[in-house]
Amino acid sequence: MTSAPESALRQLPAWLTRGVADLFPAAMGGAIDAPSSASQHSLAARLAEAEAHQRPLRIKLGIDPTGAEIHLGHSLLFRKLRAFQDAGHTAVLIIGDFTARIGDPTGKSATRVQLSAEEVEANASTYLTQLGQGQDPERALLDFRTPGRLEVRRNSEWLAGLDLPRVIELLGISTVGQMLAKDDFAKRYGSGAPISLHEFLYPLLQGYDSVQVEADVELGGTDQKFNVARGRDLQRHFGQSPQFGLLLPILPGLDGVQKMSKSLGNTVGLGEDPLSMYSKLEKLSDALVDDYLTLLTGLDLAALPANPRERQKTMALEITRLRHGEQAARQAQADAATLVAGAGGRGAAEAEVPEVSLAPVNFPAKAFYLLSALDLCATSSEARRQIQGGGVRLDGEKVLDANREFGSADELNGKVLQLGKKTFRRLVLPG
RNA sequence: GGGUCGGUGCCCGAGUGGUUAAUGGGGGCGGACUGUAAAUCCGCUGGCUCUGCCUACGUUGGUUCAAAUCCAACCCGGCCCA
Repeated sequence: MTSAPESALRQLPAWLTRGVADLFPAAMGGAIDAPSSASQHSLAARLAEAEAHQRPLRIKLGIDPTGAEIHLGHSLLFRKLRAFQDAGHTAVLIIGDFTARIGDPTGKSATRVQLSAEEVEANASTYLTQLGQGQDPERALLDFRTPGRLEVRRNSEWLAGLDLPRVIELLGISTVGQMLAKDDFAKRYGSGAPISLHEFLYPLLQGYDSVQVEADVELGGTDQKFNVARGRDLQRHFGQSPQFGLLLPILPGLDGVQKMSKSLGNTVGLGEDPLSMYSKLEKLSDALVDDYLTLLTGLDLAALPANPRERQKTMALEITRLRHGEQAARQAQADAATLVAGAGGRGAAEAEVPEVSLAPVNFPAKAFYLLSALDLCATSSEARRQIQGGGVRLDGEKVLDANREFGSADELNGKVLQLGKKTFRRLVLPG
């Protein structure tokens, strides 16, 4: 006798189950002889039915454009969505341009600030760019090209015009008790932190998205279980066959403790250059390496070297490769090795270090001013501290005098400025 | 709406008229060490092309030689009551 979830997973293809944290509702194992009801309860059955009727499933993934860019923590969801696309299903990407302005209370200990429509729109367009429009289709996170494989919808399309009777209908589907059972709300309520009423609306609106796009499956992080379940409630209320929830783990950030999130500064952004992407990943905590491999690559873990350092490098290389291509990833790995090996960054002279123009610097320039003018340090005070703490090098030589003066750009042209262990910039003349 | 308690630097949290950029912890950054990291130890942690000058303790105004500390109004939040 195996448990229901296990038998459910067994009938599903490996591309679908890899890295999945939760699938609900769990299948009813024995119901296969009654397909129409089985497809209500078993994703395997619904997949089979879809194949039999040549009707692709509609896989919903909602993303709120609240941040400036997509990072690896988002990309595992897109990888799964892409896997569905590649299996012939339809990805329904919902840009939460309306919900972004409410702010998902999930995981928040405080009410989120509301964004303006302009900010949201700018973020959304960055997201779409990063997901692969206009990029090498081989490396794009989503398939934008094959007809029928992608729908991009904005939820303002149906949410902006909701009338009050409909809003009240939605509110009637859930109870205060249900809402307060949700972890984030429970914590906040328990600790006396404020909860705004509009936050209760968020899970309902997300669920209403599922109704609007008639989702068969909703992808999300494990923290989305409540919201995805609300989608099921709403779909049932509106006479639809409820979606399945396919939940993936929350990717821990580089700090190894908290979830990957821009505001915690523990992210690897998809927009990052190969060297910085590789060098961040290369030093990921050993305990997380296998999670990253499972969630962010397609590699077979059993076939990888057991040595933890080798695994780290393999993981960093593969993730960088998926984003930037084979050659750039190899180069990044080589450069990272050179920079570290070259005692205090002396190797930087040969490595491919990102260049930065000296254009923003007014000469004569003191060392601390140089760092802040080039945006390596946020403030000139911080730049002074970094220098005084011994964290700044120029072509491998420690710079210890914050007031050291450089007369002209020519004096610095071609040299490598290093901040800490991992930030390198080759200085070049403007133009 | 009424009562009450409270709003301090990235976060938590001391401080209740005067050597103050404001104790402490967390986090972050830098350094040493190591297989990168973690752990550990050390340093830094408001801003400014900085031997000095600015701006800071919810907001605004007031008292005072002097305010994060006293007063007033306002804004925001918790709790209790309605």
